[in-house]
Amino acid sequence: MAKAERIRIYDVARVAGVSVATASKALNDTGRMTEATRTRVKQTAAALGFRPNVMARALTGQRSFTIGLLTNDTYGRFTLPVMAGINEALVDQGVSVFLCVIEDDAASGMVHVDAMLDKQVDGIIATGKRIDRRLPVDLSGLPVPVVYAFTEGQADAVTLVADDRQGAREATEHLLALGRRRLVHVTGPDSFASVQSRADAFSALAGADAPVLHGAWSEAWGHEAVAQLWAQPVQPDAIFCGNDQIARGVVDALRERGVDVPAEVSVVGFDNWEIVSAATRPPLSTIDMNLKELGREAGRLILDLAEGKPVEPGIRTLPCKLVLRQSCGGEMLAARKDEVLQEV
Amino acid sequence: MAKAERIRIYDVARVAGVSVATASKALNDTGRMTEATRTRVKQTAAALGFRPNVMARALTGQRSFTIGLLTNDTYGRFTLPVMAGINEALVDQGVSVFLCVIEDDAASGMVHVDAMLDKQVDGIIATGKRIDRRLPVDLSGLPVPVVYAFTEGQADAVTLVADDRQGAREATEHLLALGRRRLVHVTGPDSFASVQSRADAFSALAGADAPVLHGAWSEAWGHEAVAQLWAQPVQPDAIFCGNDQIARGVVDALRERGVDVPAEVSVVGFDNWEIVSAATRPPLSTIDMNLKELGREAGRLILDLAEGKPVEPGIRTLPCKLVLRQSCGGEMLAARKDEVLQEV
DNA sequence: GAGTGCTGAAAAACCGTTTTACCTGATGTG
DNA sequence: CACATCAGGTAAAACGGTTTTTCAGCACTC
Repeated sequence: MAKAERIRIYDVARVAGVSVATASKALNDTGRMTEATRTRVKQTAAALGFRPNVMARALTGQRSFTIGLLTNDTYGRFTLPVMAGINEALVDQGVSVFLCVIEDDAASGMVHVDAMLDKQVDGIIATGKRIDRRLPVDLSGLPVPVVYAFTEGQADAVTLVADDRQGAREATEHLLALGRRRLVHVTGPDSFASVQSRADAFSALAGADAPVLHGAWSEAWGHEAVAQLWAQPVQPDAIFCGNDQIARGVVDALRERGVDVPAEVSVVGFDNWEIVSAATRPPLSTIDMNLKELGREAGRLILDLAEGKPVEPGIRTLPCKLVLRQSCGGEMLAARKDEVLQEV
Repeated sequence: MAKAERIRIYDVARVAGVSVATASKALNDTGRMTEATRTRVKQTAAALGFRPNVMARALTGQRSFTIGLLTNDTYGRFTLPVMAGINEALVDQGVSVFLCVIEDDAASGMVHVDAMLDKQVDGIIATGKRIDRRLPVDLSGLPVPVVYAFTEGQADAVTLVADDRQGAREATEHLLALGRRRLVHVTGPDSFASVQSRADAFSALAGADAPVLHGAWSEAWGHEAVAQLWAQPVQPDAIFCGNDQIARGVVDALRERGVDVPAEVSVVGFDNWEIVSAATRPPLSTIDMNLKELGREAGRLILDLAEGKPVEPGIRTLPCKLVLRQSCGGEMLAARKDEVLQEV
């Protein structure tokens, strides 16, 4: 299985009967030569199973065909799907990804960034646990391009995030389309910009008087929120939650109170973390942030930047999509959503 | 912040007043020279902030200071802690890690392995979702060393796994020490070797007639198992579960039946997946597999192999540890565990 | 005093590509 | 026909290190 000797471009050139320079140009589609020569070289290269030595190629000042992915998301909840997307976008281009999981202190961050720069990465993609929790390391003024995915960077940086507004709108519209009218939004700390965006979008549709409750990103807060809501004289008939963990807490709390989900109350989560959303009883309808697609896009962007193509800075959003399971009821209505919305 | 020009070894040599050859040898602690010269060169290098170009260094046929981590664990449940450990062990050595998340088909696996070999990795660490689910790609006969972490490789390979027997023993002993006598083990499919190891260890302590129930690795199976057990005339007073998801299902099912955990029944999980174990009510006592330490060890091993140091092949196990929360009750007893065991 | 052995350091070769500058015919051109 | 132009291709110089070889100087021997 293991090749005894690696074939160099020198071998290809010799077999094809040309010089190394010609071989190099033929394989990289540069320079001038007969089309016949070019294809002949390419064919011999393929026949010999030639794979260029990436180190040597990188040495000539070109690119290293390597990018770095920096994250502080230790459990990989967000990073791994993003990573999968990046890889998907880059593997055909022969680009590999260094993953660095950093702790929440600037020193360790710098060590890893330096290590990446030593390795001559063509670019760095920064991602994190959740938007707004900035990475504890300054990536401005680096000699390589940077793309922020799911984490905010400097104002003039290239940033990719899920469209929180649109996601919240999808959820709220769906609940309204189901005929629900007493909506509540139970979400995370309002220090997060994404929380504010979602709350805005929710209020715009559900009405300014529809309650928005802030707490921790945990199941416990879901329980707590239900306790608060059911202490009121009038209870909601639909709850849109800031993430799936809160949603699971809410659903569990409702079941314990004997409130039927989805018959009496519809619940929609956010994140589509399958390990949570699929295990909830009933399984959660939730907003999927398309992290893999976000990763793909980040990969494409960093590649463009590395190649020197112009990319205009700024925040670009990717649409979320509503994944229907059973916690909001009326899956059948999904198709009718648009027309129903007309009435609303 | 960004250095305008990168300093090369040439600059160090010029400033230190020696030749590049001498500079190289001084920095790598090779060759012969006055100790004075050596330290002088090292000091100038440090003063100038010299970082050797890894590509150039790798080109001379040495090492690339890069290793590959191959996994098919899309959600990163196991991979990311392992990864963090690997990184921790290697970052001081200037070694970086390529992460490749592969799909469950051999073709995509080969593409990524080839990509790693192209990048001249010094070694590959293979890890997966759960032991026994082999990676869908053949890593034997590769031109670089391979270490399997948490996944089985060939018989003559270097493999690192958590000590399932010892972990199961810890759990079972603790339940016995609490005074429980009607133990049950609810676990995953018996096609997994780790499931068998744990079941063996459990049976050896709890008695051959203590039931072992196999099912899926899901919360749903936990519910189902409780339903089966509580249909019997005599119910268990302690349940040891194969993973935290099953354990959570069990705890939820017991609460719904009005069975008090931990007063009436003690429950212990496996994995210490905090997102599950900490959110369960009451929080799960569970077996932690020390994945980070496992990663550190894997990093050390692959480094030794890459440097040509002899490493004897075979499976080496790392101990698990019991993490006490509230689902088994009697945390106070933990200290007395050993003496109580004397009686058993 | 020529040969020998040893030391510290410089010079040169090499790693496998890409890139630049140059060369050689063939072709158009006034 | 002398000359510029150009297509097709080659030799050589990078790239930034490491490794091998060479070399000058010095002390020691016989």
